[in-house]
Amino acid sequence: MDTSSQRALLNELDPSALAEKDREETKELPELPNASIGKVVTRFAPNPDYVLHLGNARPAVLSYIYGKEIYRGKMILRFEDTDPRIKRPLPEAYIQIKEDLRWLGVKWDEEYIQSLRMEIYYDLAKKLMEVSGAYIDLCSQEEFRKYRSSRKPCPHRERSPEDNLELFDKMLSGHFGEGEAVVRVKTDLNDPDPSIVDWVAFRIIDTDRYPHPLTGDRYIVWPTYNFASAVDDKLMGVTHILRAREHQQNTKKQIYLYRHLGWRYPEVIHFGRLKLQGFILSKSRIKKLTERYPDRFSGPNDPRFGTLAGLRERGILAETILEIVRDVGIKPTDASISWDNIAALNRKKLDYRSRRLMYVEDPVKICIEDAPRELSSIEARYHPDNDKLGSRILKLIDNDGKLCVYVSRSDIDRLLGGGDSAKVRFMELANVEVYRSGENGAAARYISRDLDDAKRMRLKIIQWVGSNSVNAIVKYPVGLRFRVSRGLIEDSILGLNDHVYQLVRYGFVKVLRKTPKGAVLLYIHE
RNA sequence: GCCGCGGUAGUAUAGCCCGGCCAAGUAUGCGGGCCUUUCGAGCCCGUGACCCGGGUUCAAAUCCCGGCCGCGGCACCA
Repeated sequence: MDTSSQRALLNELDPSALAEKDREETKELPELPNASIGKVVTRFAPNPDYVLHLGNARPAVLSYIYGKEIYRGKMILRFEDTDPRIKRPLPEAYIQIKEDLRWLGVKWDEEYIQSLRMEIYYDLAKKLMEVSGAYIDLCSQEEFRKYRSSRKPCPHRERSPEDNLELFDKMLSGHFGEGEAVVRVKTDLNDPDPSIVDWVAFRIIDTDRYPHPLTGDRYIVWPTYNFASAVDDKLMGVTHILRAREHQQNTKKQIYLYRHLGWRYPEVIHFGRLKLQGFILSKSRIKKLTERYPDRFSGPNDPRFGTLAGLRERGILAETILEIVRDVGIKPTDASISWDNIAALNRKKLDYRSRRLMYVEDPVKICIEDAPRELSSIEARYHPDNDKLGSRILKLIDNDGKLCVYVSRSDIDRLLGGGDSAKVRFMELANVEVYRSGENGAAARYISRDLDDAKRMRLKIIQWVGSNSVNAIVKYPVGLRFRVSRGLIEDSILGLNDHVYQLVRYGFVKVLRKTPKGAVLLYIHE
């Protein structure tokens, strides 16, 4: 039986079964497992080795939304800085990360720095050895790998707790050098994933050579990510861990640790990566570029980078980023957001609060014959719908009694095309007929003022500037370069203090710099 | 190579756990219309997708098997 005949039959038997169901309007994030209001604790645990990028916003924002907004519990910020050697923490990053989070609107209740909690980790390491959950391994890396690949225990594995504790004290007191001893957590030697087997919980780092920015050379035995993170999640009462998929194996490792200590592992959600098409998110690539070309990039906050600071410089609102993260949700698949999409969301938020200004790229002067004198100065609102944004006076150029304006060369070219004349409306000013005049030039004849006339004639409407205009440069990011557009903009931009404007028929821009003679602007998006 | 996760329109996402309300919803993009101070916004209409092949079933996007593709991990990094 096909679907339609089934429906027909069902309609006879039980018509109510076919009734329409209401669909939900807004997209909501799914519920968390084992979660109840007021009882959820989430955390965001960045490594302060660099600034945050859009991808990091996913765990940060989701942890905040779930922890605070949805379940009204607690959110913890924890700096995971236990590797002074390879992922060396950057002192500025501790501050910058908090700034980025505040900008996003992410609020946290508690804040921790792991490098300041070393004694806690040492105590737990001892406790773990006491219950035979860990041992000191004196093998070289190659030796250990051999035992692991043949699924055999390394000779140090069955040492007594007392001997392990003694060796651990030796580690702490500096008896061993880098690579000579590690603490390993016991796991199933036959775990199908060999990378999990007896993973390293502590290793020695020579902090004379690699001092930690916060604790200098005070500690030489450092917990690995899996140890410190796992222990802290328990100690800080974290109930739900929201993190990226690259941590899936880590979760398996950490569960072994929890088992040894008789702890219950928190609920975990692994989601995919969040990329932004056309933007560099990689910390290492950004680092390399800014170090190599210090005069081409303003730093990690350059608007051409996908860092949170860069997107902020580019004119992307925090609300837009929140919306994207919320929309992308907690699926385990990677998400690659297009710039069009981010721009569309951002534009909607910017639209109502942005003043409109006219900007004329590559200006051509056009004088209007027979223009009535009252056109020499007109008033125009800054926004078609939002009257709160006020209005300004636009003045025409008086050229020996003739009133003239500047319009974009490309508009004139497009308008005239192959012909000699065409009708057009200069926005807010008048309807005119433009015709070729002189070499490469154009002039216009006045037709009427009324917008309704323009509509009747189905005229195109183009922007223009008059005598009260100043120079403008618009920098337009294209990949890692800037395209530069030069032209004239209304001089009211100099007196206003807005950060963002919509240039009519051009796009949204952000003010970078103003001088008495003009402005430098950054193109945000259409 | 080994271990793990996933594949819904151009992009992102809902539905998959608990098969039938799904001839698949939403956002953005694209096409058209209305409105308008704009090639912006708003409103309306339209366009466009269940990776492939088998199986189970009256019925599969949903369950099972195989293939293909993508991603992650395989660190004394986080």
